[in-house]
Amino acid sequence: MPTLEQRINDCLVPVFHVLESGSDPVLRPSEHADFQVNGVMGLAKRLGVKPREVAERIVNEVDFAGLIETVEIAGPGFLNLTVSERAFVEQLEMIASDEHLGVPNATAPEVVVVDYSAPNVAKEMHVGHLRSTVIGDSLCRMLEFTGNRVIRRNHIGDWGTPFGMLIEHLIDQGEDAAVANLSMGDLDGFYREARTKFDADDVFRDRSRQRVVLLQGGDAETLRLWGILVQESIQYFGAVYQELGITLSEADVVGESSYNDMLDDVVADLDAKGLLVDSDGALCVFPEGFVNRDGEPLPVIVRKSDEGYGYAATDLAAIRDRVSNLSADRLLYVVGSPQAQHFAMCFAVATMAGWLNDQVVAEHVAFGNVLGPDRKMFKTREGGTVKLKVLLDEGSERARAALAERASNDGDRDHIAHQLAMGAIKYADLSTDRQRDYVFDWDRMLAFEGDTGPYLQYAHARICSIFRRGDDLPVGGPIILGEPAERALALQLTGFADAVASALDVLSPAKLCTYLFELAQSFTSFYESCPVLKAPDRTIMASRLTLCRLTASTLQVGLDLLGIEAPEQM
RNA sequence: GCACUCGUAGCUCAACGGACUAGAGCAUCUGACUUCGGAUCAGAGGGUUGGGGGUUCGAAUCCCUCCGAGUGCACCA
Repeated sequence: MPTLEQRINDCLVPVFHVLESGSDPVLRPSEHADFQVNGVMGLAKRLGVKPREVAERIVNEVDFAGLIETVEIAGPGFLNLTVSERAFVEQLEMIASDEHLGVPNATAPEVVVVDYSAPNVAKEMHVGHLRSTVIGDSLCRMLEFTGNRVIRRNHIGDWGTPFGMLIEHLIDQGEDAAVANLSMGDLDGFYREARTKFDADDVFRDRSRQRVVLLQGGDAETLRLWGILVQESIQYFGAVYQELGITLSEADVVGESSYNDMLDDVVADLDAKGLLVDSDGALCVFPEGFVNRDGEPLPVIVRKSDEGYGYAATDLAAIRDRVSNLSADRLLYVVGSPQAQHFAMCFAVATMAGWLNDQVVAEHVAFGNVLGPDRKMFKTREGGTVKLKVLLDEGSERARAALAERASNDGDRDHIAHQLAMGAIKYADLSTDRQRDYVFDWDRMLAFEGDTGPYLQYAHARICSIFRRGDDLPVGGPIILGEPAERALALQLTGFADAVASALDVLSPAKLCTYLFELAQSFTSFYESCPVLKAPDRTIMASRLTLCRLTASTLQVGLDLLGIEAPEQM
């Protein structure tokens, strides 16, 4: 189903193309009207004609098929368009009858592999994993909602030298005791103890090193012990995902170790393509355009001089696997911006190898840091990392306290507090542009005022309460947009599909956040000035109820795309 | 040193090369119906968009340069 904006654009395009083939009307939402056309000036310049003349010609020739009420030429050559009531009503009826609320499926659906979250085995999930997890999950939801096939990949850190000491520590503790420890979620404690012994105890250090050799050599007993660590950690991650409402499941966990068997093939493939260079014993690829401090070419080290493999090899194997075995059209990596160069280089190598090309693309969906109140990396008062679990629990606790202040003795308060807290945390994260750092501030995100998750949830809950309060409510009937606030709400409601599209276009849920906030604002304005249950007559009441219902659905679906729940009461 | 990201109101953030007043939210101030849930709404003040050049009919946006912050730059991930 085309959006209103698309339909209007479709009316303009033929006229623009008569004047210059391929030209774009540059139709945009406007402060001066419902939409404005910005493309006239550029076109006029290229044609060497006065903008106003071009504007007049377009106005005379365009057929808006009843979508547009008035067209005005303004300023140097803008066209200000006012949408007709009939067009709004038609569009709203289409949206209301569509379970996707008018959001069209992608014209060319893709297989998209989204790599996100990626915590480390035997390490606590901390605030540093929050953004990847929350942003990645929202992107998955939006991609699926628009008809793409999404394959989630949780690339957990389950391999490498630290596992020598972790396994030895597991042996020292005894399996049962260790499992009991780990299942309580005290992953950091376990890791710290192992580390302390490793640093202090020579014998333990030697054992750890030998254990790494056994692990890499595929020793069955060592692998069994390793598997315990991995399994316990995955269980724990799952619990955190559940609390936070993340759609990752155990089936999506494909850790670093999963690629071990493919690493030799990666080397062989790159070698066959003549890309490998021996540099001080390491097998490297030197993609163009990357230099080190001294201006010398910078390598991607595929195999280390000790014949071991590093993370670059794993990431290359993952690209190759996702392209050839998963038939991906698109690879997304929701990973912090410090990894930008690493991914740029891996993608460059993968392109040299022919794994990536015009049809199969990889993108690093980079994001900034979560900062503390001091504008530095968010840490605990003691300077340690902030455990995600602790953070989530604190949020629920704070939300519960805030709810208690507002009385209402709901038995469901704990549940609602949890929904509010998760919504607040996620919205605060998602509503800031990915690339920027953002300051984690409980008071702001849970203030329940302004541009926050709870404000959107509140708007939704208020609408639900209208339907709870009224009895014998009229259903159906024509939509009437008599009041300016009704019209403004209608305009906003018709923009949902465009908002989803633009969020996906730049892979930034923040765009959808902005849209939903504006929708909530349009709704509350409408709600103040247009009585629903006390409407002048049943016809207007029915029309307003339809607007309410559609707003509630849009908020609910929109929030769901952000991974945020929309409770009916709060 | 080189590369990437960022710099917009007191604070947190928008703005897809477009318009007469660069928008919101928080905070501040002023109002509003003894409320279809006030966790609200209406309004006010608050800005040489880090500085300086340039391209353009038009620049927060593009280019150059300088300043500031963060990050990365060979066998850790």
